Amino acid sequence: MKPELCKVDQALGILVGKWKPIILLHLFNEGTQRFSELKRLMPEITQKMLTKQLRELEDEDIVNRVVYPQVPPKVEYSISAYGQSLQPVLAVMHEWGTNHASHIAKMKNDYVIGDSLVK
Amino acid sequence: MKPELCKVDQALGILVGKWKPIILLHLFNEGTQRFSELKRLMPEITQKMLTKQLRELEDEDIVNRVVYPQVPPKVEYSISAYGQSLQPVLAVMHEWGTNHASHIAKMKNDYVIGDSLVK
DNA sequence: TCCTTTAGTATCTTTTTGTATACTATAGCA
DNA sequence: TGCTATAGTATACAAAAAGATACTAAAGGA
Repeated sequence: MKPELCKVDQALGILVGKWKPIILLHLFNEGTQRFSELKRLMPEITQKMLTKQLRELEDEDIVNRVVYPQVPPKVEYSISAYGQSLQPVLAVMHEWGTNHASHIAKMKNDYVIGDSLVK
Repeated sequence: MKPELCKVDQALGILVGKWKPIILLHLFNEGTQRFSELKRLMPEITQKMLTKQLRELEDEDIVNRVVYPQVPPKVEYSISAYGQSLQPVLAVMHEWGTNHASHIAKMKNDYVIGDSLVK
């Protein structure tokens, strides 16, 4: 396959950002959530960021956004039918990531024990 | 699985950056390459970026770096044995990315045809 | 009447990424 | 002697991503 045809970054574009994987994970785990519920699940995120990430995911047809015309407003987010296709991708990445974390830990450990003390 | 245990970003950390996927792809495709060969394969990248990305991949044990003690210098890069484990991850992402590109194209197209002219 | 709630916007500042450009050492060659 | 080639480093700068903070509308309740 030719490097110029690489579409890895298409997937990457959906997933990168400090918050997108965790937003997706919450929606996959807990199903439909309203804005304030997501915010409560992620106390560290600012509203601006949450709004922005959700809009981007909506633009890519990964999440659905449903607005109820009432006051105070109510807006619900969920993984779209198409968005479900991301699940195996996230699963593979999560699995590799989990393994990688222990690989790196092991490497560093071996190094320290083997050389006893190198910086 | 609990969101706080999500390790997707571990994988993401290896892959993000404007250049990493393409560097990896070149190394997967063409095997061992020296610095200047990689540079020639990616004329747009600056030396600083190429050096930086390669160092980061080396730190994560994804690529091997072999220095030949000669002048002018010769340094060869290749995917490490452990780095091979990334291949299925990249494959899944590439596959999803390819499909996603056409999904989005189709969506936009439908929209324009369906509504004839919006915005 | 004022306070609370919700799902945002609007600005501004900081941090992180990436780019541009110039510079280095040294062997071998003309 | 001066030029080329290689794999970088150093410095300055620009652009993108993220964070902090303040603000909004309008219904319902005290």
